[in-house]
Amino acid sequence: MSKGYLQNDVFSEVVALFCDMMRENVVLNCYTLPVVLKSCCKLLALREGEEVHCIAVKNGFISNTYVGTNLIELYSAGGRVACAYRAFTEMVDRNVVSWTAMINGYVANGDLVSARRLFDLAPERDIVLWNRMVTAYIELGDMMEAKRLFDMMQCKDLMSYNTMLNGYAKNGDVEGCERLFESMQEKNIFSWNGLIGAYAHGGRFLDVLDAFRRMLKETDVQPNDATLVNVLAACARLGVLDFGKWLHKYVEDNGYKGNVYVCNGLVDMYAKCGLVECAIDVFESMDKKDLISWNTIINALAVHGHGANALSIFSKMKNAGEEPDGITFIGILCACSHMGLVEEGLLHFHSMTDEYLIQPKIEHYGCVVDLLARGGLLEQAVEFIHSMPIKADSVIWTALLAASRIHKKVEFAELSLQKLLELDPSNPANYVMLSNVYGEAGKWEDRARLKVAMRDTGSKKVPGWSSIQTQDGVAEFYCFDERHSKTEEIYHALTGLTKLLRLSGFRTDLTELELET
DNA sequence: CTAGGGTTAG
Repeated sequence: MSKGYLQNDVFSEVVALFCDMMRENVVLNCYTLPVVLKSCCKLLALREGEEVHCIAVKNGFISNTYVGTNLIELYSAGGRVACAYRAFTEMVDRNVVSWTAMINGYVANGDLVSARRLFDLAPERDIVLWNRMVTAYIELGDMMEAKRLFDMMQCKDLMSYNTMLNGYAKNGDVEGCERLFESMQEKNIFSWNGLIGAYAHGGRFLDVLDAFRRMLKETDVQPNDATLVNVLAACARLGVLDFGKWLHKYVEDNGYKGNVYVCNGLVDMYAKCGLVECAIDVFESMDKKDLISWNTIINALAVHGHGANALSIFSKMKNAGEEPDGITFIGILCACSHMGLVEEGLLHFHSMTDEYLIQPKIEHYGCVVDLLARGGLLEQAVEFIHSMPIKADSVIWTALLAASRIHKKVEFAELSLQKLLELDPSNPANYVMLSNVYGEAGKWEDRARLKVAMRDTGSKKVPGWSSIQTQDGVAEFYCFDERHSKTEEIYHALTGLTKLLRLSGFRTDLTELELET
């Protein structure tokens, strides 16, 4: 019965069952307590764990190796390393698993020195212990020491290699990862995921897709959910809709329809590629949804101008019993600010802090500034910035600047720019924005002078870019981009569309579309 | 029938 609960992650039931056993005076054997201790450990139920510890002493199970090892894990998980160590020293029979548990305890509590001391003292070091120690250095970012230990290992297995691959990936060494990957004789799905993860981590999304294609074409290794999630995210970032659609079919043909990770990836891929309707379809087809699913669809709707829909999904989320987190409110505030619902946005911001007790982060304050400023309440936005408990960063001033431009309030634009230049005087992006503001305000001479100054100092803004699938492949583009061979036609089409919008009553600004010569 | 190691989403 306990094992059934344990396997299904319902640890509280194991504890409840054990209470029943005690009440009914069932005689314990050596298999009983390890399961209960493990459940207490998973629940971080330290007090209950201590009671089980007492029961172990009273009933003569304290010398049992499994009991001792579980006690080490329990106390380590609860941050009580000293208690864990005491349990370790009091053990009669310590085997390599007990040593690993104690070393893990030190690692988990940030004491790598003690962990390493025990590692060097351990009477037996098997492959699991070696790998664990290597992982500890990787998690600390010490790839030199990780590599040193890895090279010392006599008994490396595939998992050791994969651990190192992921270490390189996590620490941003794509080349190191590639080199090790190519040197490996045997590769499984974790190896491929390590390589793909390194590319994803490094923003090399085309390489993600290439590696995935290579895996399918040249090996018998089958992708799993982790692979698909990374590949879908790469499609989302690149805007590669056709491959994304192919993946959707692959997912359906290979039994990943019920996989929350994969479906969340699909929803985001469709949203980022512009097909909100498909994103909604996938979302609604999911019978299991988690926090990420709700957040993904809310954000998708918000950024696609379906703010009202985003808000109604938010109520559905709460009705479904899902607790919103900080990311949820980013989507909600974004939806409100894009619909001009200043009052409602502020209400949500206050419910986030007062009702859900979520500590606002700088991005939430940024959303509120955006909400107020976009709504034309520039003065209030500045007041809000001054009332914030955190110092405003460049994102916040940029939001105020953008709104100042929309509402043609040059004095607020100048304030924002002044702050931006103070925060980051060497960032050429700030001068580009200053130049744009002057341009719009008709101060063409100032603008021209600034452009010359920027050219002379050689500062060049690194543009944020987007990309989209075209018939010829993936086209990458940024704001004011003039690199495409059909630039003239593209801007002509955009100008035409903008004029059409204007005819139907939209207030638009054509100056952004004027080609600079 | 019980303890230890690798990847994934907003």
